[in-house]
Amino acid sequence: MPELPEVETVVREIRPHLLGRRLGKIQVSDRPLRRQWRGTWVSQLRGRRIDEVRRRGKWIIVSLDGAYHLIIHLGMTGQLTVHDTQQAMADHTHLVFELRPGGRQLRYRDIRRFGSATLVASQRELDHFFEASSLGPEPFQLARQYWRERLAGTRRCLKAVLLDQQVIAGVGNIYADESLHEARLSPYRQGCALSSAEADRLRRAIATVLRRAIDRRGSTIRNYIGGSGLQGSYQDEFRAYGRVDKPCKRCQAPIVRVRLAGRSTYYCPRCQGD
DNA sequence: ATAGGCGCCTGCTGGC
DNA sequence: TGCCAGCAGGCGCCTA
Repeated sequence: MPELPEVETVVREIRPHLLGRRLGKIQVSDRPLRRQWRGTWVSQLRGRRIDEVRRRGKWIIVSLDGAYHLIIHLGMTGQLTVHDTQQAMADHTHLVFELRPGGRQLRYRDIRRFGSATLVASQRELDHFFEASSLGPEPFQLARQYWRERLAGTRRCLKAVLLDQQVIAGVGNIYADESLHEARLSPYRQGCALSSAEADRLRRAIATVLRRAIDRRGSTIRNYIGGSGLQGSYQDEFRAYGRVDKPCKRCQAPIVRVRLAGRSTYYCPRCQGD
């Protein structure tokens, strides 16, 4: 579900409620998340102070006492929100962290349980976590030369490249399609077939689309909500994603839907070429 | 190297 | 009304 703009929104909205707070009681449901939550770590976390909340790709990192790092991924249906303690507990809530002082709770809810929560106990382990997955660079720090080289070095189609977290971190199915539409490039084009100018255009398009989406607090199709419980509104601005048979907002030709890189892919066959 | 398929889960929609 | 197929913001693993 959540891609970079949604995760960024969650981080921005929960951060002010978390910084400086200490973790009190922690509740863990008996349904495991994707990366098994280890119950023994719960006791290690209690009483620790949150000193940083940040995002890396689609991952949320909550740092405590300058040593412990809680690494959370929202999968498809994950929701990380701050609630007053007395607020009713929604179904599918799997982690609850009491925040002290203040009488609030950080809650992790995930209907499909594709998300994960992992605890590491040092900066070294945190670095290792991301190195092990070879997570690619942040879209807003994408070096022009690196991007040109990664595209030139692959015969895969652009859709697959954009979804590859090792090439660029944070882009998912929605923003891949929206970026390609913005760049006027077909999702079928091979990376190595792009000119330098086209590679640069795509690089700028990705940043443009992600920035617009963050400004709208992300996109809500069905489950996504930000850290304060509000939905995003960028779905109202989609130019390609989900718009089968609707006129392209640039050239009026009907948007088509195809299956590419294993995912539903929406694009305009006229102005994005083929 | 790369494409495609499945599995992990739950819930919703549309067709019959 | 019920049932069943197909779909969903992700990702890891397997095969050819």
